[in-house]
Amino acid sequence: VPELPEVETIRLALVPALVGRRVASVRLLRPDICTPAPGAPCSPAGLLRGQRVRALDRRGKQLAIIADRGILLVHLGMTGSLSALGPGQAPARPNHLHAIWTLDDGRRLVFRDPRRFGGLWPLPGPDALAARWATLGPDALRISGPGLRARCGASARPIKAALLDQAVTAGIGNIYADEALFASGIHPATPAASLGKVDFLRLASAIRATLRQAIRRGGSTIRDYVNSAGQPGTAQTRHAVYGRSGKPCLRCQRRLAAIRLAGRATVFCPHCQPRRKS
DNA sequence: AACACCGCCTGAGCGC
DNA sequence: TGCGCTCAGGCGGTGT
Repeated sequence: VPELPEVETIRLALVPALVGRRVASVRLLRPDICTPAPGAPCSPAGLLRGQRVRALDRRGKQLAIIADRGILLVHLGMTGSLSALGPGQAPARPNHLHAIWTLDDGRRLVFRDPRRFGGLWPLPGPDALAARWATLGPDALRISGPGLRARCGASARPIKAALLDQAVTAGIGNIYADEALFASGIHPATPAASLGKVDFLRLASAIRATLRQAIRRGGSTIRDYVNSAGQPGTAQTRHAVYGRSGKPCLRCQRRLAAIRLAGRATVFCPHCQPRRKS
């Protein structure tokens, strides 16, 4: 469930704990969650041991821990979390811990992921990171109407499928796709190519506003997402459609409908997001 | 080439 | 109370 707002919330919280610190030691408890790259294997060195953290960067849902001589790319997948623990502080949940970094100030960074859809990708440096991120579309926090249109405006796919495609724009998952489509009054099954310039402007602006607002609320806690300090977010209390199938639309009070689209549960308001011709 | 679909994986929630 | 089933979905791989 961590989408862009949850990953950005984690990034913002980890910056003060990690940047400037040196990684004293690393334990990789489940080697299979780590995917080695040439020049940066899943060795302690590849996992940043002995290196000083310089910055935390993000593109879409991917988080990059940038150190002196290497970069560690982190995907949280469905259930991943990354938490900073004080010296001697025990993790809130001790199971499914896959990697633990001990920093030079005694604090620890813990990667936990019950379902293991997430993982770690050690990279040798900025060029390798740029190459990976070149496969992603623009970050959804900064997507523009023309930018979105350029990347999917000729496609026959349902607009929701396009929004979930990280090569179109990076960072949107099932929750915020439904929320942004509701906010812009667009039926999720609308073929992307049948949307006009103005629709794309409205949609891109709804995406940015929806994501920004969720970041302000610390992200959405749906199942077990917590930020890096172990705190849940509150954005889920503001969802207009996600998880509200059959409940009244917050705008028109009619029943919200549920369909399956691109293999995902999809909730929308048939009245506020009418299907259009052509 | 573009797009649909499967399978990975665990825990929550449900019906009986 | 407990069991077994379904569902949740990001993403890489495979099929059409």
